[in-house]
Amino acid sequence: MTVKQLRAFLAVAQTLSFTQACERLHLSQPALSLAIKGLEESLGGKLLIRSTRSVRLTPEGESLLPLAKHLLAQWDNTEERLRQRFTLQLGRLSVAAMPAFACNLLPAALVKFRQQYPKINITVHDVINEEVTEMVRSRQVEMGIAFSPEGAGSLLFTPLFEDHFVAVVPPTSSLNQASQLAWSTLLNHDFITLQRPSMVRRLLEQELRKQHMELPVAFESHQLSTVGRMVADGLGVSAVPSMCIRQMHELGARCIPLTAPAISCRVGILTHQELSVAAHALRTVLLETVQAPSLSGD
Amino acid sequence: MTVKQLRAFLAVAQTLSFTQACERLHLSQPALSLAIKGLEESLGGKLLIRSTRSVRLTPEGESLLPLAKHLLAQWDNTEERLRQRFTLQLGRLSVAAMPAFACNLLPAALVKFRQQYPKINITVHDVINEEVTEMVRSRQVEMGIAFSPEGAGSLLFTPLFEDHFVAVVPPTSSLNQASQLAWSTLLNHDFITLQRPSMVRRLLEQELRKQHMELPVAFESHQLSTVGRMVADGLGVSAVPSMCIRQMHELGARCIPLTAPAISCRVGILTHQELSVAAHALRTVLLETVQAPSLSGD
DNA sequence: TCAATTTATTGGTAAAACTTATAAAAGGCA
DNA sequence: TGCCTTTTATAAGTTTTACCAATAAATTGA
Repeated sequence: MTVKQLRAFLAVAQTLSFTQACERLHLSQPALSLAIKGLEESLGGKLLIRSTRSVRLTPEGESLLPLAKHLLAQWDNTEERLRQRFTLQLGRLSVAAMPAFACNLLPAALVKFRQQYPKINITVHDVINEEVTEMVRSRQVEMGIAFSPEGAGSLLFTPLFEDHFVAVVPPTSSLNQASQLAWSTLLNHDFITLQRPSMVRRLLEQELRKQHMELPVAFESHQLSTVGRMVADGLGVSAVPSMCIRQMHELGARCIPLTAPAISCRVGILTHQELSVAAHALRTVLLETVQAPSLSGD
Repeated sequence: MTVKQLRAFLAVAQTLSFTQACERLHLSQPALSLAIKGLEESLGGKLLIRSTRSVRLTPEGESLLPLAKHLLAQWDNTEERLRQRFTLQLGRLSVAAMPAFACNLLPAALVKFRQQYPKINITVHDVINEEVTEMVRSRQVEMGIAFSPEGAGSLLFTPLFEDHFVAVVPPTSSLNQASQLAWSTLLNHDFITLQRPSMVRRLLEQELRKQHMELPVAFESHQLSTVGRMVADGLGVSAVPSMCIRQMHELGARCIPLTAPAISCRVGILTHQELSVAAHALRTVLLETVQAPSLSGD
């Protein structure tokens, strides 16, 4: 039994005429006769009683009719859904992103993606850096955005941009006047930082230890926005990746480039090797969005 | 997308190896490669990532896998069920029969049928003659057993046998001694008959009226068995089709051939022109069973 | 770098599916 | 009843497809 044969049967059963069914199937009449004959032979009995004047269904044909309808509907549906996935007319995509990226650069990229592919459903998991890697690895999400991992294993890391830390200072602070700051200056003030196991925190401590410096931690929080607000309110200073600058400004804090040393880290896309068409498209959009000059870390 | 292609995909997806899938499909490796390629082209994207060392599914392939499984399972199931219907390994059949036949000759035929085709489910509708015709006409049942209808319309009537009426008399009656009876003799006694609209009743009245005779009705009942028992208990006499002889005997009444006139009627099978394989088989069994000498009306 | 394994490609052949042309059958109508 | 029309079946020929054998290409592991 083939799909063609079943379609032929359905057309004849519904029109009760070979000639009409021919038109519907875009098939010559002999070809249709052969198709029905073949189907009947493959099933082992007559499905249609045909004379030169009338076509009717046998009881067996009658019982096949609803089954055939159902089967072909499902068949077409499956085919169509796959096609839509490939043409990005339909789909679902799960992404994990570290908070700094998720709430600063990701929204703009998603807007652009949504404009191009409005029918693709996206779930964003806003989780800490380590968990991003883990969610990609375990295939809970198809794509992650995180800092460059040391051992990526079988995962693929596509760099998006090189980010560097900037100082976050209260608008009332005297530091506010400088066009750039040295770490040694910044660390003279009470420091507000993210709690462990934040990657931003670990990166900072790791890099500063190399320079024999240490964070004078006064306050800790899990949320970047809390850190920003605390700085804005004069509780102390902080340092964040440059992609958070806009968020810090909005919270009322000021950001100033940090030097000596310039601590930077690569942010990029984590995926498995095989990518769905939708994920591939999002990756393209992310690359375009992030590499546009207006958004690259400044 | 064809069934072959989908089967090819399923085999490769499950074995994750073209070579192994080839064996399962009894197909050469190039043919399988072509099949997968064709499927991918028809759907518009890659389903499998294949290198010389490994085969894995793309996310789209992953999403097709369960759909393909389901679709092919349903496909095979439909195909198999139809085949079983044609080979009488499975099926359902509804039959209507008039009571006189249903409770006398039909059971033996069904026993024989069941022995040959134990998996065919049969529903018997034990209804009055008129309703048999109606149930066949409206396709509530596929086959009916009834008296020969006057205007069969588009229905097909296959004669089974010619039945004739026999007298039913109490075992205590003097009539009991005769080897045969004339209607005129029988009608001298209180008559017990089926209620209208029984066909047996109507046939009797119709035929007797032609001979200017009339039924001296003393008792009426809807059930043949009640009529038999009433006769057996000496309430009166009756006349029934010969196929009921055994039943009458079992109820304690005696049956004696009736002559002058010999009233007879044809009993046969009513169907539409198209017959299911199962109905055809039952018809064959009925013809064999009824025409066997031991059961033909005697 | 080589050997081994696995998929892709190529070329040729056999099968199948399709179309045109023709035949056969059955209802409608005179 | 017999012809005409309509409709399905069959036949013949052609194109297309599907398949296999042989070979190439690629990748991994030693």
